[in-house]
Amino acid sequence: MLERIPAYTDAMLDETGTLSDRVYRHLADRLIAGRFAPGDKLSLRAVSEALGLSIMPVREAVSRLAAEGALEVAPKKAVTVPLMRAAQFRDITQVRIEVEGFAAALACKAATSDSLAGIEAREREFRELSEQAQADLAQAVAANQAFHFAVYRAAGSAELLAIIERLWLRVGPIINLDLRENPERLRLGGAVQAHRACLAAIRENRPDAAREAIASDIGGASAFILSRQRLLD
Amino acid sequence: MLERIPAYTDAMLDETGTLSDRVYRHLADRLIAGRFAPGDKLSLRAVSEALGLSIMPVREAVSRLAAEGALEVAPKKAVTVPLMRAAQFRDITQVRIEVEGFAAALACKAATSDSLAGIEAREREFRELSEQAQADLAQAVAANQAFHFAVYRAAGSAELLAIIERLWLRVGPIINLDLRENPERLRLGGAVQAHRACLAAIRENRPDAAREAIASDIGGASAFILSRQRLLD
DNA sequence: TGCCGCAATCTGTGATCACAGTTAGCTTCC
DNA sequence: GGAAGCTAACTGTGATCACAGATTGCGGCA
Repeated sequence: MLERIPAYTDAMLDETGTLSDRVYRHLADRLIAGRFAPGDKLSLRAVSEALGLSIMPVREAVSRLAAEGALEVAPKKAVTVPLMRAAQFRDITQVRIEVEGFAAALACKAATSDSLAGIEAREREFRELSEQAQADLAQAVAANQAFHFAVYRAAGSAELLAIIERLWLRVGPIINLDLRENPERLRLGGAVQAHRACLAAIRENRPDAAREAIASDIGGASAFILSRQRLLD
Repeated sequence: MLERIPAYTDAMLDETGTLSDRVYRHLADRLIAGRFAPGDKLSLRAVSEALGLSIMPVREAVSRLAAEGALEVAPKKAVTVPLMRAAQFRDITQVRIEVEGFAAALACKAATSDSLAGIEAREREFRELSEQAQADLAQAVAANQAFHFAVYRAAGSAELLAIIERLWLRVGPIINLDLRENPERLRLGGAVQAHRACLAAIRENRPDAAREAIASDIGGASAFILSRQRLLD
């Protein structure tokens, strides 16, 4: 049974590409934004009905997401959002620190004035959101994502960006689950500080500092999530 | 029209998992091993007929490979093995150096006596093959791949391994095309030397040296390929 | 009242058909 | 002899149907 039907009831905004592509982007966006929780079950038929299509495009989209590890599909069983073990989360965190840190370092050299302005704007938005007394968590998650991807896009490497998107597809559900249950963490300001340091490093063209700032951002959030013991093992 | 039908005529060895999974592994293995050249066209129907199945499992497999960038599928046009521009190849090379270098560094700390023995065996096999007067190129490519993945597997990170496999899926066709047309490069021994240095670094637990060795191996091969100007742009 | 087992309903998988857009080869005309 | 245009065969896309295994909840038994 589809446990989160409401997530599907809104229409797909995107209207370009094949139906499969649209369903893929629809589901991928929701995964990255943390609209699904680990363990959630989907059904091809339920999704296709909610979207007003046959199950074919949904099958292809789910198949792609499964290939990327963003969904799990066991033969004859319901498609699920993967649960993650603590060891796996530590593994993915170490990879994120290396890869996203590298992207931040690249961004120092490759950033244009345009992309720098974009990074600055995203930094400000996230900072202002987390300074609010009653912060909108969903908005904060989106703003955090926007800042990180502004940096990674500034690195100018399509390959790197694709790898990072795949990583976020996997951690999206966990990060969001954490933030939803621990809103106070936003107010501690670890992320704000790391973002500020990253921005400064890019401005001043100090690749090692940028790498370090992203590493501390990712490491801090991961340590917090692991300390909460909500993961398996 | 299927241009390389012979590639499909042999049966699929693997008999576990769904048909889609088997077709996926079948095609992925062939891509990594360089059995396809950039620009090759496939047809869902031709592949499915050669494999004795309906087109459904092939569709899903191709769809997954397309999601990983290993195949390109434009609506209503034949599926193709992607052509790569020089800029794109440079980009992917820089990412490979960072990611595969990181894996080699990790392997220093994580290698067990078993995995080290495996790496040594693969190093020897590749060295002996490239010392032969009339080396079998296909075998040399396979041996090179075996050495690299022995190292990466020793790093003990499933996440990293998945990312690297995806990268090889993309560069497989290009690397092999290069080696097929320039057999003399094998005899120059750049790869053999890099492999030896990498093995020594892992033995002596020197992560930076291991990273450096892999970087020089990848960088050397890429520089050679780029100098040959067989890529677009 | 609690547990076991069966049956209805769910799941993804695979095959087949219809369709529209693309490609390529052949014919025809210059 | 060569080029332009048309047609026939090919392409992936999407829908629908059949099937076998998994799940779940209801009913009966202890």
